[in-house]
Amino acid sequence: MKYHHGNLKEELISSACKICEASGHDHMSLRSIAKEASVSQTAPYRHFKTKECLLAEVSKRGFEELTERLRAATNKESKATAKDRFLEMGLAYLEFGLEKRKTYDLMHSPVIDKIEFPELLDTATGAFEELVQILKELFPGISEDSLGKKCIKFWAMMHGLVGLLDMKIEPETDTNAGSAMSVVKDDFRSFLEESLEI
Amino acid sequence: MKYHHGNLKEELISSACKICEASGHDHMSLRSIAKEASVSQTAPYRHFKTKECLLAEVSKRGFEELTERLRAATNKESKATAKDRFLEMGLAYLEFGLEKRKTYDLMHSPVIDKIEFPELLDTATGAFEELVQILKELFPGISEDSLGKKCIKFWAMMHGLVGLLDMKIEPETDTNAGSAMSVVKDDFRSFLEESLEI
DNA sequence: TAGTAATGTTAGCAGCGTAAACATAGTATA
DNA sequence: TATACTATGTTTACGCTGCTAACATTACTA
Repeated sequence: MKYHHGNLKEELISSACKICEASGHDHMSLRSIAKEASVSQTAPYRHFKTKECLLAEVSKRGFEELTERLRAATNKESKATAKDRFLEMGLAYLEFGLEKRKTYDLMHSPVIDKIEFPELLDTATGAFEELVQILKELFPGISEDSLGKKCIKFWAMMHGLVGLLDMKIEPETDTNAGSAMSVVKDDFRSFLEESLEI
Repeated sequence: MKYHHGNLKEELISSACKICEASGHDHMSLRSIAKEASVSQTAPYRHFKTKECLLAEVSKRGFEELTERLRAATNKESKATAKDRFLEMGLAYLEFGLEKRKTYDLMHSPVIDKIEFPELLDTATGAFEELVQILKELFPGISEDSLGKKCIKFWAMMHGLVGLLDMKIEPETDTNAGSAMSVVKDDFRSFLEESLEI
């Protein structure tokens, strides 16, 4: 057992990622992360000024993975149409949100003030940029203003959907909105497609 | 100073609401709430089984206020058109989310598992029902299925917008998406209107 | 009026984030 | 190569947290 670990910072981050996705960010303690990495409770302080800094790193990894997934979905090499690739992107976003739900929560949690972590903000913006690009393709010649609005509209919708679909609110009304939710879940592609046109 | 308070439960909830909106739900301790109500640290346990139960109550109050605001905005007594009342509702939602931001966060935070608090889920669903009703008016004769999808779409968009507008992510891209965000903020009404048609 | 339930307080537990002091190992310089 | 310095680990300790148990006081009810 070496005194100096060698790559503790990275290991702490990946331990944190693991614990976050397993238990959620509010059940994750610095101590448990240190334990997971087989290191003393205060060792993380040699690499992260505060717990929030470590969480910010976990969040950043999340945005990086999200960006990658979105990029892969809209890959230009693919011979699919721009519209199809847009739909794939929506699907990829939704899948990420539902699959890595706890990490997704951390990424959007107010416990990490993005203003204090400009690098994190950049990474998050990078994911958004994927949407901008595909919509630009989808609506060639669109004005910057309209493009911006469209981007925000779809981003908001996808973000909102992740929250709703995971039953943070699962409305069951007399109008069957609840079961409509399942329809969306099962057939998100056609749902998104409609949104493009309606 | 009476030993028995008389209305401690209510006072604890309103103290909690106050502290929540002032500091955010992850900076709010049972002890500080008890102090605010001038009562011993463990007194809350006579009225709430756990801290989460108290937070659920705060969340519920939030959904009640939201529902009220939405109902007021879409008030049928008003002589405005259904479309105008729909737009007013969107505005009211956004205003609530930005005005009571910290409470809004609690309401959507995963720290409160809505499955464990069916009453809270009902209250949340009540707010959603306001949207269902106005969209029903706006699209008379619409199929239940389409109605459900429309509801989810707009609810998701509004929920997503609150998150985005409050700079949890404030994208600044080369396409001016960032400044488009301000446009939306300043002119949400026309933004929503466009969403109805496009 | 006596007994019991409801509602308050006090004391104390383990877990938390964090700071300070100390120990060890790797690195640069003489 | 010897010595200083820096980086990175550990130990200890502090105040705060949610929560439980034991006890005190008041209100209700038979």
